[in-house]
Amino acid sequence: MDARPFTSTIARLKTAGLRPTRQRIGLARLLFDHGDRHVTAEMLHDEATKAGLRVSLATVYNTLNQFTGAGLLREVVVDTTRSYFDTNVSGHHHFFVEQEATLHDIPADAVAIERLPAPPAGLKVARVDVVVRLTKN
Amino acid sequence: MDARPFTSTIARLKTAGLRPTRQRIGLARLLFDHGDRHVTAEMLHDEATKAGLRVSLATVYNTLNQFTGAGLLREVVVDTTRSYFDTNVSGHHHFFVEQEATLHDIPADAVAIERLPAPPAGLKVARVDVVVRLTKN
DNA sequence: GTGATTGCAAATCTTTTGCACTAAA
DNA sequence: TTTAGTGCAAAAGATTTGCAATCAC
Repeated sequence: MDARPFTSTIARLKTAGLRPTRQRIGLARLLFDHGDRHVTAEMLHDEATKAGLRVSLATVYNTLNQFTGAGLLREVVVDTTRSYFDTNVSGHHHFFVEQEATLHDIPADAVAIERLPAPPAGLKVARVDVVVRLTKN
Repeated sequence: MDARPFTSTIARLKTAGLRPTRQRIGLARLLFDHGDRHVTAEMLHDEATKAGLRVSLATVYNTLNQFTGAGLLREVVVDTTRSYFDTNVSGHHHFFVEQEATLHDIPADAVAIERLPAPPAGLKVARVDVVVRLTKN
């Protein structure tokens, strides 16, 4: 684990057109060096603080939005009260555990969507999101 | 259209355990007497005001939540910035047009979801939501 | 009457923004 | 240097809540 060398994070940011600042590098490492993750701004900010990275919550918000704009993250809409960001940007779906407010990936090939109706004229499908809401029983 | 008689709205509220006040009756008629609808609190409040129903925005929020709790409405999560409520409470899916922030129903039988993975132990599927995000092209 | 409901204003929560300061190139 | 990025505090939106007044039963 933590196989991605420091310089690779910098390269990734540069490629995305983002200046590799201390804060962005630190956040990128937290996000991308530990497998697929789902974070909220608050969660990432707490984690950064605990890891000794000094970064303001505003910068965390800005950074998450910039990373999303650059295609490094994907926003997952499952909860009206909070935004989740997913480090897995390839097509896939989610389990959402309501009581815990936690997200878990469902691989794209684990779900097949058949007979999706064609979109109305003038509109094209940008993305199909499947959210399987789970509750404890 | 507008086939549902006034008393039926009252009966529906009573059945749901909600006292049929002027505000709830008025909002229920706006919601349920005109086919399947998708509304936000702000939209419903504007509509009520235009229809001459005097009701505060806070009461619209409270009423939407109460109706949802009573199973008269379903909340649709498609947008982090706003809550949408759907008068169609049977299983079905949605098109979401990003530029317009509008929702359109997809009948349940128009989509088939195959090979959905089993939920982790101790959890059960409460609901499967499919959101087809559309963009103008 | 009595308890539920409403309206208002204030509070809360998440997210964004303006601007002076700091850091990357 | 020059320009982009950061932090802070304030602002902005959506939604909820406390409480006195009002309404349904």
